[in-house]
Amino acid sequence: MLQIAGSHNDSKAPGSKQTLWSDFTYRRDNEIFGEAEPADYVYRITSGAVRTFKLLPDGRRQIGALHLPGDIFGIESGDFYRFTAEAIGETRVRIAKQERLFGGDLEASGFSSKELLRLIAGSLERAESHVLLLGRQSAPERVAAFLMEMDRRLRSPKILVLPMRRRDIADYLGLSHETVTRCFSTFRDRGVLGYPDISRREIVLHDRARLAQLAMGRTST
Amino acid sequence: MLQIAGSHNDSKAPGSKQTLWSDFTYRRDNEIFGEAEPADYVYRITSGAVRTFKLLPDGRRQIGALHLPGDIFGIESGDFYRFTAEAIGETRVRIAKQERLFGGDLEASGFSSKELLRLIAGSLERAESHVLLLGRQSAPERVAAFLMEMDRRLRSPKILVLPMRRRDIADYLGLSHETVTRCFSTFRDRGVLGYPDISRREIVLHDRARLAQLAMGRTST
DNA sequence: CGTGGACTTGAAATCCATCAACACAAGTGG
DNA sequence: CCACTTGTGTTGATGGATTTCAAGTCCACG
Repeated sequence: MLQIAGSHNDSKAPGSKQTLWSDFTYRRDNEIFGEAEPADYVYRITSGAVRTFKLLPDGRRQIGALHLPGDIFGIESGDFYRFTAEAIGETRVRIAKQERLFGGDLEASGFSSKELLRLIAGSLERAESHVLLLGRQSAPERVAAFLMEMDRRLRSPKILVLPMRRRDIADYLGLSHETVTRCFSTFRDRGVLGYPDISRREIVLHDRARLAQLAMGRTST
Repeated sequence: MLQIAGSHNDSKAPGSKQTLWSDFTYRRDNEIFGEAEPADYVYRITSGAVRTFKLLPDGRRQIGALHLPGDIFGIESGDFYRFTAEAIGETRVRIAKQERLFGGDLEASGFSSKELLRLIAGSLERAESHVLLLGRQSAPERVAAFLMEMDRRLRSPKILVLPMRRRDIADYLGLSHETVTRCFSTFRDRGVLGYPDISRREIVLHDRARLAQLAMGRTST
């Protein structure tokens, strides 16, 4: 299952100390890096989407984050990746070498100390929200919160095009894919969302205020 | 509900630039700091235990972390606390002023940049494990994992004295307190643990290997 | 003693996962 | 182009895990 993927466009201004970068393309469901591998690169998504996840011995999967174009992933303060990363669909990324960020020369990687701290602190905040979601919210609340998040991150487009499958959403929300489907159907039946096309990945949010209510309270009808 | 608590022992070597610190004592269930308050101090527990948590509007509570003697809590890279902190039982803490760590003079607080990064990265790692626990593990697995964690953090004593109530454990694990109780009872019936005393807070782990199995697999009998 | 809080246990109800079947689209190879 | 397969999504039926509701016990503490 070796990874031989896409173009490789090194760019380095001659004679100047500039960040090296390369572009890569990964095909659907291909691994970008594996848990416990040396964390040599940071990634920025040009197009497509990426899931980072952990597996339990028996195959249960928990997705820690879903990354969209513009997002950075693979940042580590330690020496190894703590998640596996896979391309969800055809995905282009730009990679830059990260020197050992933690304990090494912080400036060498092109990240300032404050920048690195900001990125890690952002991950922490998202993980803490995720804990609240998984620990104390019902299935419909989780799905509503997920849709709000995607809507926000994709800049509230008229048509929300989800790049991931139901299974990915389920493993991000700690649910079964059938439950995710059922919540979508319920929201559709209540007029909160609609499918403008045959594709079930394309969604129109008819009532964002109602969706926000659904994300917060058990008492919504 | 104002907080007027305990002794206040400022210490400053005269003429030298030394970290200011004070000791405080909080009584059972008293708030140490509230969510969204300015993050002016960091805390280190001398004795007792502390829970940090978030509340949903309808009162559901998710405990993000349980802090034991020696632990530091209240570290923030931003300007405000993101959790509420309460003393679980009678608790002594030592506090130090944290200058605005993020964007300010990193060194002013007595924390080096690397030290701060290490602390935040540690929080991130714990939050990510917590996500896996809440998203993909069953109730018995969560309780077993909790007991393993407490056993490790309290240095595997003969008698494990839990400082928190069942409800705190439940809100940390995303379960009801009755479910936590039932898991404890099941483990006791199977000989994995025992109560050496009348107090249900004091636990003896008879079979740590078995407990580790229970924490990892659905297939344990 | 009496009261209240923490813990336990049982019974019932609820939510969600699992199992199963089907629809539909997108390949794939003849 | 068609037959076949595969993957994805949907929906229904069922069962199980966990919550909720309801007692009841045992301390701790006034």
